[in-house]
Amino acid sequence: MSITNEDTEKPARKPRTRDAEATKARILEAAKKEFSKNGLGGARVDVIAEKANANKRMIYHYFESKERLFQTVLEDAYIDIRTAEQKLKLDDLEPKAALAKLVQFTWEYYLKNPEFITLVNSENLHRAKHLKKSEVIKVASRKFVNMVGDILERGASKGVFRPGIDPVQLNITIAAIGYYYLTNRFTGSIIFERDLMAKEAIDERLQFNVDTIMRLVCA
Amino acid sequence: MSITNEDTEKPARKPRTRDAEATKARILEAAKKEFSKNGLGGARVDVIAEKANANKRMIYHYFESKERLFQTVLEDAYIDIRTAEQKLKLDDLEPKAALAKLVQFTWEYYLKNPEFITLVNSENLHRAKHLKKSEVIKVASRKFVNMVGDILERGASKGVFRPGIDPVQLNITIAAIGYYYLTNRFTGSIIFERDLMAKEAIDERLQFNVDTIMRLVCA
DNA sequence: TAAAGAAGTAACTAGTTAGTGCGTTAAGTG
DNA sequence: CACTTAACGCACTAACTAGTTACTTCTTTA
Repeated sequence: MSITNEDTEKPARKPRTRDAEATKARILEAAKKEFSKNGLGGARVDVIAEKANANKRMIYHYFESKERLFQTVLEDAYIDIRTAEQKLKLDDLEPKAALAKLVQFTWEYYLKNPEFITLVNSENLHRAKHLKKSEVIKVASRKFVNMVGDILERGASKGVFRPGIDPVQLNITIAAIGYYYLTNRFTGSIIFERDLMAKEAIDERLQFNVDTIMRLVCA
Repeated sequence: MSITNEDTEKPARKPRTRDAEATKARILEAAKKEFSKNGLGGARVDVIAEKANANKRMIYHYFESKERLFQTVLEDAYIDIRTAEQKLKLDDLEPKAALAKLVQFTWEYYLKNPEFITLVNSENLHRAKHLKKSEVIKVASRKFVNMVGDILERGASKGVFRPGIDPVQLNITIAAIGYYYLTNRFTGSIIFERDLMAKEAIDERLQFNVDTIMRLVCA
């Protein structure tokens, strides 16, 4: 009998090839889920460690504290959506088509990434104290607002959009009509006595939202 | 020397006239603040007791558990806004004026009662498990949706509104454009590099929202 | 005024929770 | 193959937290 365990017995033993990047990534993914499910205050570090199939000690080794881990998760989430928006290449489209595409993208991004919404909610509960520290996000956001501003200007000079629309107000509105529907889907389904997450309901809402934005901007 | 303490010494001693209703009310008020500030998970029962100037035991005496206390706070919040909406007497107004007034009311209610938004967010984080149990809220909400439905019908038959607008979609949109702006005011102020809570910004947003809804419904 | 019930309090418990100290083991380097 | 570095893991702690036990004090009413 050798000292090292035989293959068949003790299935819990894992030789675990060492990979810092992979472990970090697993922790971040698990943290995103746990934070979005329970908020910063409600999330449990032990649960994150378990979900990530990592030791809790590793979390503190790589991320220093629960709050710093949250900050990293949040930054990653913002960078992800801003990157995806840039990839839309809205500048290549006609103004109306560009805006419609943006509304649709925003809606579908929220649908596919429900953690994003909950993370942002949690961050606002804490008065954006973590986001304040992040410079990368400010730069990425500036680009995004300018992009929508350009679309509005192009549309206005072509005569298809009303002139003088504030890109910030428009951006907020585009986000709002999707975000609110989804973040409040649980209370909403009760208040309105309708399953807001049924396939048809979701499709209907997207159509309604595109329509809302078009009526808002068109001349 | 009498056994009971003299007036001037021992200032911490409070005879505290007994008043169950007043104590309950103080606990509810303190709980609303604490829950809205920190969420259900982040709120501390000891803090609520202290803020309410009550003993923690009283919380469990009157409200059974932290969760039941949260449920009561949430119910009260919903009943408050639904009651206020009914008092608007929108049926007495012209359709356009009625809708504009509703948009304005919703905005101002959220502004004056920031706890409402945070409580609803917290409840959605918990998948509306507390709201599900409340029958009063369902009844009050039904009334509200019907009210908006009536306004839309009156407007359509007068020819000022487009026909066929879904009152639920409209309700959600009216709430969304105010709610999102305010719940995300902290991250929003960073992302958009603008103080979203400045007096002018708030006035501007209300105008934008009234405009958005008018363009959406008008024929 | 005595008895009963309700309001109120302090101190405690049992279970969690973020964060650490310290030892172990794998992998890269000379 | 030694040796060093970094990944990894166990077991602990100090502080906290929802909920409770057992008690005192006030108020009402028969």
